[in-house]
Amino acid sequence: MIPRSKGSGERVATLSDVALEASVSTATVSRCLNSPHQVDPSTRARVMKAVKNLSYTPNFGARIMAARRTNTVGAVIPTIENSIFARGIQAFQEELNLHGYTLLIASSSYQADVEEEQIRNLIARGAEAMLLIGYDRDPEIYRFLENRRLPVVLTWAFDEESERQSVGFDNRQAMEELTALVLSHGHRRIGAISADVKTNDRARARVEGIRLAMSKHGLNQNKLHIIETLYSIENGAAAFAALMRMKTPPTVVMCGNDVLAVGALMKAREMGLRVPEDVSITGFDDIELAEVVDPPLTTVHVPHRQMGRQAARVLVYGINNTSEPAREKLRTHIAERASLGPIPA
Amino acid sequence: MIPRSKGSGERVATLSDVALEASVSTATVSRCLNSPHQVDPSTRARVMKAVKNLSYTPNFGARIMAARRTNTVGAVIPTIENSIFARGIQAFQEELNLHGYTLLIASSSYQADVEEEQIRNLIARGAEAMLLIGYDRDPEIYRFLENRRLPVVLTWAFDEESERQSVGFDNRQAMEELTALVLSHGHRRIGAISADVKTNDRARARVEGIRLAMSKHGLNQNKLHIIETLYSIENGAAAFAALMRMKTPPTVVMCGNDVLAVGALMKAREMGLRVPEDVSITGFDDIELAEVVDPPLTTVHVPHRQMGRQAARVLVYGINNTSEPAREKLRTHIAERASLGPIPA
DNA sequence: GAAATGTATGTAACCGCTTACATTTACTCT
DNA sequence: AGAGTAAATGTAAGCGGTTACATACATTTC
Repeated sequence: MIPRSKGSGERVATLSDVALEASVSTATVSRCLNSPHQVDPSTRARVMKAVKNLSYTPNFGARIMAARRTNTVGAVIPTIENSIFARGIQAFQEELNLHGYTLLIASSSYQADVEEEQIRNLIARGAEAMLLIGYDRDPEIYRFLENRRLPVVLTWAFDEESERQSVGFDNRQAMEELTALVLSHGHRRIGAISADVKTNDRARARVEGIRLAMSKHGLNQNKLHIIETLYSIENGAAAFAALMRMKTPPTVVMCGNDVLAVGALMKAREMGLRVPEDVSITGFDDIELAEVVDPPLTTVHVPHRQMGRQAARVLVYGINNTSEPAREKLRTHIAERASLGPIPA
Repeated sequence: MIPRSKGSGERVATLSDVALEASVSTATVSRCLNSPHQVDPSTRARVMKAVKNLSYTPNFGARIMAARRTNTVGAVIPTIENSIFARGIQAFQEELNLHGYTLLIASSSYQADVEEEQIRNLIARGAEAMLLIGYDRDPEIYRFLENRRLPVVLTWAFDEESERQSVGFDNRQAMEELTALVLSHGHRRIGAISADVKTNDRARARVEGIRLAMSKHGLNQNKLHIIETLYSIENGAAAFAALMRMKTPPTVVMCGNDVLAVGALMKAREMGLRVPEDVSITGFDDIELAEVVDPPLTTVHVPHRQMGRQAARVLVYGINNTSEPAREKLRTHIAERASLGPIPA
């Protein structure tokens, strides 16, 4: 025998319990809940009272099965702990709500296998479309998604070469621009702190951007020292310390994102180094933190809200088959603030 | 006719498609997925191949209905945009995963009606237990939750008076302690920036804490000026500016949380006020931000990770009926840093 | 060698809901 | 008054899984 409930042998009210209590059929109850105008006001009142009395809530599982649509969209993001994705996802959510969709979020902790599991999980829960971060993932997953004919939008990156639906920005180009600015300040010895470039396409593109700008300036790549680490303030601090301990330390430390940059900034303060007089520091993302720290960070501003909103639209249209696949490249710009200065005398 | 799929009239693979492809019954496929040891290795291999070929993923809706359990826990938090809840929820999630549960998160934007909707939403999606923030909510919701016999844990607050399951801390007492410290620095004119006290029990308790400390010191409450606003850096900045524009501005501004405090700090910088020489500022929560800003914030340290972990355990035990209702009061302590100093000469 | 036991698989009922279609009821129109 | 139409409600067939129970077959036991 299957136990009917968690606790003390009592069941949770179902549609037919409500129907019984209100002396109507289950169809009428269902209509009350889903298309109230179809049912007589007095009947409706009776039904609603029964719903309330019994603390009835529809079982989504049953609903998914019967109605074949869920008005749900999924998103798998690498982390919720730091706020890199918060603003964009918030905008994504707001736009979805506007169109009557609910967002389900899962996080992958930057692990490919967890991401795959979460994608399946969200689909199993009825997600009709999916937002993912970046391009790098097992082709098997893309095949799976295509087989299920699920609209997908890739965000926080944009790859001209790829055909996939995407609303993002060119990480390489953005970082190249920032690097050009850094070079124009006279810097030649560059330190970089990046996430793992093997598994993270955004991080990889950003590092490529640095290299590209350097080679365009005819600079030797051996002037570039990169430390790879996970995104966190502590790790940023540790990596910064390691860079500054070198025999000839860099005059600027370019960080893969603002979180790392803030860590670097704190460590600089701790080491008694003035920023930017003794060493310059740059970030990427322009999250809230960037403006708040002292000195405020020179960083790449990413139009997070716009990206989130636009991604939502792409998916909603995709679900309803009302548009061609969308590929949209958003523009970033450099937020020039005090943490980047000329090289020390 | 119900459309069978989103796109081009093709369906998504189901259990029986897999069964067909592997020439077994649906029961065997189900067993392969849920209790693999029960099925012959060679059969299993055949089935798994079919699963992969067809990009099959179980339909959670159907699973929920048939199996009556979901291994899912829900959480409704006021916001995901700033990081007040991030660390605690992360720990909550990690602990749940350890026990084989999946977390579903929804956010209410600090709106009571949205919270209610999200609670129903999560339950409809199969949540077997629920984490909520604070105590204040429509008794109707509590009745609903009790009717469904759903284990609930209230967090980020602790009320001795209440019988409800809870893992939290005493907001009032914490703020009282902080205020005592503030007073010991000689401050008498206190400004406060708080969230709406009518709708937010944590905010209310914190303000009560300030008043309590003041009255214990025999201070008149008219020395206290409070501005209520939504939690955000911008709002913190604006409220701070308003306080400092008064004829006799406060010598210390106590903020309802660190986000507001950071806003205050920035505005102070902008206004050319030195912290703490010209004015002191305090926060609450001790999120990452608090240590990062300059000067670092004196604030109330909340054991977020511990709270999250413990809340998860309470729910897991509750689901399995293996424990008595749990009420756990966690201790906070004051993180004394540079933003609080003696009153200006 | 027959009975007892165990293992692998199949059959089919059921979970709670939505909705096409059927039925009933109440009006409107000629 | 009878036919025609519209509105409100009911009936019942699935949706895609899980699992109790039945069955088939292989192995062990005496």
